[in-house]
Amino acid sequence: MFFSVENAYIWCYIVFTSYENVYVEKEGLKLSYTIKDVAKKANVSVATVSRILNNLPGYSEKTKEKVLQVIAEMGYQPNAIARGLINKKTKTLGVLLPAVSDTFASVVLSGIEDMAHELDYSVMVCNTDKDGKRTMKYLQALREKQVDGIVFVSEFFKEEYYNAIIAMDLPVVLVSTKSQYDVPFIKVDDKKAVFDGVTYLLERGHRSIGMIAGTKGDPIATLPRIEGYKKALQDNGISVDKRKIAFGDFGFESGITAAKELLDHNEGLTAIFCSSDEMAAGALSYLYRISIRVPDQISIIGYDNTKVAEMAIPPLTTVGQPLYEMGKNAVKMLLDRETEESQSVFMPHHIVERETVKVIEKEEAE
Amino acid sequence: MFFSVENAYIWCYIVFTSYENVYVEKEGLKLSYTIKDVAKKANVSVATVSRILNNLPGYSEKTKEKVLQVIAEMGYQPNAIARGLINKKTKTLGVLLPAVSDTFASVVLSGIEDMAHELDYSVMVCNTDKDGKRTMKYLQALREKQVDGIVFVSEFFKEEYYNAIIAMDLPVVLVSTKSQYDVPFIKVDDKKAVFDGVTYLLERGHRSIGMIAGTKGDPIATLPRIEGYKKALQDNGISVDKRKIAFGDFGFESGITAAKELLDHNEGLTAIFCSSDEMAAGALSYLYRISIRVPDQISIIGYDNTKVAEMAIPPLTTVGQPLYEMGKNAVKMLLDRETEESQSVFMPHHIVERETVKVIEKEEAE
DNA sequence: CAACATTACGTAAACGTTTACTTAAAAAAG
DNA sequence: CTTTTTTAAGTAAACGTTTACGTAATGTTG
Repeated sequence: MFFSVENAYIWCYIVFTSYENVYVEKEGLKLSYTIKDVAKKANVSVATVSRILNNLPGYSEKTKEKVLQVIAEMGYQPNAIARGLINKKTKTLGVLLPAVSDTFASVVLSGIEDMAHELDYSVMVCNTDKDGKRTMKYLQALREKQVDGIVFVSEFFKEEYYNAIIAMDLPVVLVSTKSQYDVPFIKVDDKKAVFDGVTYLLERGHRSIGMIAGTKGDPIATLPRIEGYKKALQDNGISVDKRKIAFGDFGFESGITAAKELLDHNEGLTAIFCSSDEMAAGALSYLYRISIRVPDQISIIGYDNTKVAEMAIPPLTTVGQPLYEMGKNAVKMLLDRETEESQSVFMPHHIVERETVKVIEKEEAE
Repeated sequence: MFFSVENAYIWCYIVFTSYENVYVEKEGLKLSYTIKDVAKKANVSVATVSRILNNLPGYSEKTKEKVLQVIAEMGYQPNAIARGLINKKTKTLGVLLPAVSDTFASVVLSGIEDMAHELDYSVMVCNTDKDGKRTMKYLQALREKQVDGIVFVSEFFKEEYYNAIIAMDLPVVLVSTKSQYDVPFIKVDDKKAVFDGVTYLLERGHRSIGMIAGTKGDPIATLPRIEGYKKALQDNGISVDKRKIAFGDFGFESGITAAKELLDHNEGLTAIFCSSDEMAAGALSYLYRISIRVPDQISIIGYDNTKVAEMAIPPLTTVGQPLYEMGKNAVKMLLDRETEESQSVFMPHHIVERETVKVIEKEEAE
């Protein structure tokens, strides 16, 4: 078989258009384009495209426009993985927190998330509630995934964790917890906060005040708070009675149990300070069940100022922590290069007055 | 200056040991090793190390042991970013949900998170609450970060989102929402669920039942539920009265407002069906404020069975959704290659009886 | 207009893996 | 003891970017 020159030309042409068609078809199907595709289609080098994308100098306005147009046409999106590989920044943060589903942690998380996205970071959540083993596993996953920083919420910061994080050479900030190591934290001054809370009660005439504390022995969220409680009493010349302190685990159920314990072992309690809103809700629930009216017969004050305080019946007076802001600030701190060395911060607490504290008249108190 | 051969030898030796020292020092300092470092130290090629790491065949037991030992010594951890670049899997999922800080979403998230980590995936959370713009921004970020799948929780799934996700060719599953498009979802049968809920009320003698529905016009979480409410009434020969339906936004505050509205516009209501536990809590709160006793004077039933139902006073009877399981199953579905085409699932709901529904005696009802 | 500075690019190496292909050695088969 | 098969490795390309370096072309200066 023979082709004339014209035929050959035509044949070539056909192949060419056919190739074009394949290309066009592929465009329709192709899952995601690379910078190379863009470069080719715009007749420039990948370097130029990259420069335009990162607006570095080195191209004319004309080429910029053209490239941008091609990008828009193709719907090209850069691959953050490739980017991360080369410049060793993934623009993502790891968050370790106990029980995402509890109100406290989820408000903090929400603050973290908001600030992170504001600064163009993503956040990976790791729910550590179960056990320490899991935390270590998470830490490892976060390391492998090359997160740029870690915020560690509200759990006890074990030596093991510290070592792991040091080993991965990552910035970390603690929220609502702290540690013996030199790791920046952001939290409320617990001792002062409960001091203020029980002082608030004392100022309103209460003299027999119980406390539902957190997990027994917890050096972060229990011991300092008990100190605050004791100090407030002592400053007012009231002796501390061990039986007036019950322990819970910050959860609702434990609030019920602890309230019962307190009431069973003490006569004439007029107020209870609870180390979390959830436990306060538990106390409220127990008191409702045994028909003790709040605040008429007993006053209750909570801690945290989460939504459960708002929703409680009656609405719960509580010592508020700025949880959302703590989350926000935590990522700000984390990302602030300046802050690389420490600079922990105590956030202000404040009492939010609702309807569970009654002021006791002098006579009534006698 | 001249060196004898011996001198030269000695000099070389010194350099050599010195180099060794530098190397050792660097080991102490070095932030993270690569597979190359491991290979070099173990006297094998990177390929071998890689094979061992991924336990592919192609090495002797001896070398395996040696390499593993070197890895342990150096504390080497693979870089998931590099890994992700080449095999196009990041082992991370994106989760889009409204308001992480609300109980509903956070329980779902908790389920997602648990299952994801069980299957060695990480999850990136994106809090979409504010507006649609934000959702699109997240979608883009997730794409750039090359997540392997997306779970979309509880929000209306706009066409825009659908297109974006199709364009990125990612598996997606909807939780507690669905869409006109062919996207697999996992949710409760809302119509049936509230049908059962108000039927439960009817069976207990209630005849004048109000409803606090969700956001007006919401085709997912409001309209079908209203239908369920209507059907239950109609099946019992009770006519539907528009004034007995109030709308909220699923939040606590709106429950207060809606309850007030209902009570103001209706006489003799004996029960209210609420489209979320939070709104039920709002209703409870309002009723408490105006001294209407629950369930003696009015019965309340909620929806979701979140922790707020447990903590309510009195403990809230509610139509429970298996939120945690829904989260878990969502990621299972997402990761199941089989499921690639659809296969949506309706999860079972069930009524959890607590203390806010009273059974009305015949006489009393008249 | 020569000398130089600047601009607008392109080339290619690097980031840390995986994996197809190759090769030498060992084991099995004849 | 060959020949063939299997095993245990190594080499190098690829993934999609960024960026140091090089080089023409253009602009500026004297």
